[in-house]
Amino acid sequence: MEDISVLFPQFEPELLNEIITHGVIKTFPAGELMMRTGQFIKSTMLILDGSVKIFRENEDGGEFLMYYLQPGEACAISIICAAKAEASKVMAKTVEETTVLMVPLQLIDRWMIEYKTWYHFVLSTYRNRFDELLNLIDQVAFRNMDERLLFYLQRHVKINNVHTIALSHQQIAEELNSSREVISRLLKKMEQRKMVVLHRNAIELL
Amino acid sequence: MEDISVLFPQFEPELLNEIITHGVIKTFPAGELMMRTGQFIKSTMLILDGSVKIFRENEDGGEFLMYYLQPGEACAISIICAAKAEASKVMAKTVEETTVLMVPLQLIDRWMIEYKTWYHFVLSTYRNRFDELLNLIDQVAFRNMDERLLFYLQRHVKINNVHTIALSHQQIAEELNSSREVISRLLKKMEQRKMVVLHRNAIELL
DNA sequence: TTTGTTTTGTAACTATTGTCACTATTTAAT
DNA sequence: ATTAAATAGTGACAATAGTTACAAAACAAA
Repeated sequence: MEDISVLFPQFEPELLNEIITHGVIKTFPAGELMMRTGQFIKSTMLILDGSVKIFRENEDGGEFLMYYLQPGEACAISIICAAKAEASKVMAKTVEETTVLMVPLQLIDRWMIEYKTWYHFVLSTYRNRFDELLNLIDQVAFRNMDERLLFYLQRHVKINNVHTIALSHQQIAEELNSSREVISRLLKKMEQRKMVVLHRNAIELL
Repeated sequence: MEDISVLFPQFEPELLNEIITHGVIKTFPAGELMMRTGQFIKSTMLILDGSVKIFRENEDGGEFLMYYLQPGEACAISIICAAKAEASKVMAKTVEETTVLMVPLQLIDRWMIEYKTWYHFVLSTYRNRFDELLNLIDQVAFRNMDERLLFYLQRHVKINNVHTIALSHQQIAEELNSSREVISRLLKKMEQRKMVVLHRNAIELL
């Protein structure tokens, strides 16, 4: 439990106590669907360990990436939907084994009033996700696939703190809402320009 | 002033009093830039009359449409940025002559705690704008230009409550981040399919 | 009316992305 | 070891969108 105060150092002790008392810790295996489109949300989640992918599904089941949630972050969508008891418009899936703290929705509201640090945390969660969506809109509206791919790879190495991306071309294509052949083609071009080295299920970013 | 209670019927009388006491009413002429990228925001705006276009500017000055703000709505971006004293990432411009109520940022925070109706109003503002961004992402990520154009025209007639769209092809192209020729081409096809009737500076949606 | 400006139409071409078809590799399973 | 499945490479072609270039029409102002 002491890791909660490390992950959320900004929370005052009383709030941490409430979180420990009322929050339910749950661990999901890798690749588990945590939230699906149309599902009603009864609680929000604070990520304690692992990471969660937030995406929209297209007609063919492709998982168009929106953003990742990391430890110390909360799901803005679930806060928004929970507050209104509304259906989710996106899907959430664990990338690796992920531990979350589930907070029932009625507490979200009460804490907003009682704890200034919670209030600021929720607002900054909104702001950060809003920013991510703005960046995503920039990408899909203004950038070509080669730029989007490079951006995607760079973000992946940054977030996962690796220099080799362990994904197939197919997976990348789905997250960018493109097709496998296109991604293979662009990656080959990047390899010729010495930007990456390609292996099976692995891309080294130089 | 009595129109404020009509536009915001959900606010309790004490809040309406505060708004009338501390809010500053300001009227902008049509086409005025109210907020630019990188600008720091010191207050938020409630729209009383008219309408405001929220957009991102591309390299060539094209105004890529994000959404419109209508009377009774507030600018989520300005609330978010104001709360953090951060720079705006989008631009706002009046579509027609527009009257807004400016609320200094320190009141936004205080009212969140003191007035439940304000708290719910701000949260629902976040939620609605989040939804708009999700829809926009769907459009640019999954839809071709012909579908986006149709959607754009339909939204325009709905929001403005007209059946004729008084815009040039050039303006539409900029808002969809496309080019004039492409829009002309697609509109001609729509005309051949009896979906629209084209005039100079006017498109009738059937 | 004449002139100039704005708006629209359109053909031809290019660039980008998506699709199809097939092959080659690599890895996993029996 | 042989077979099957997953992954990757690639050429040919189609579809969509962006660009260039120019003409025609509509409108405004002198």
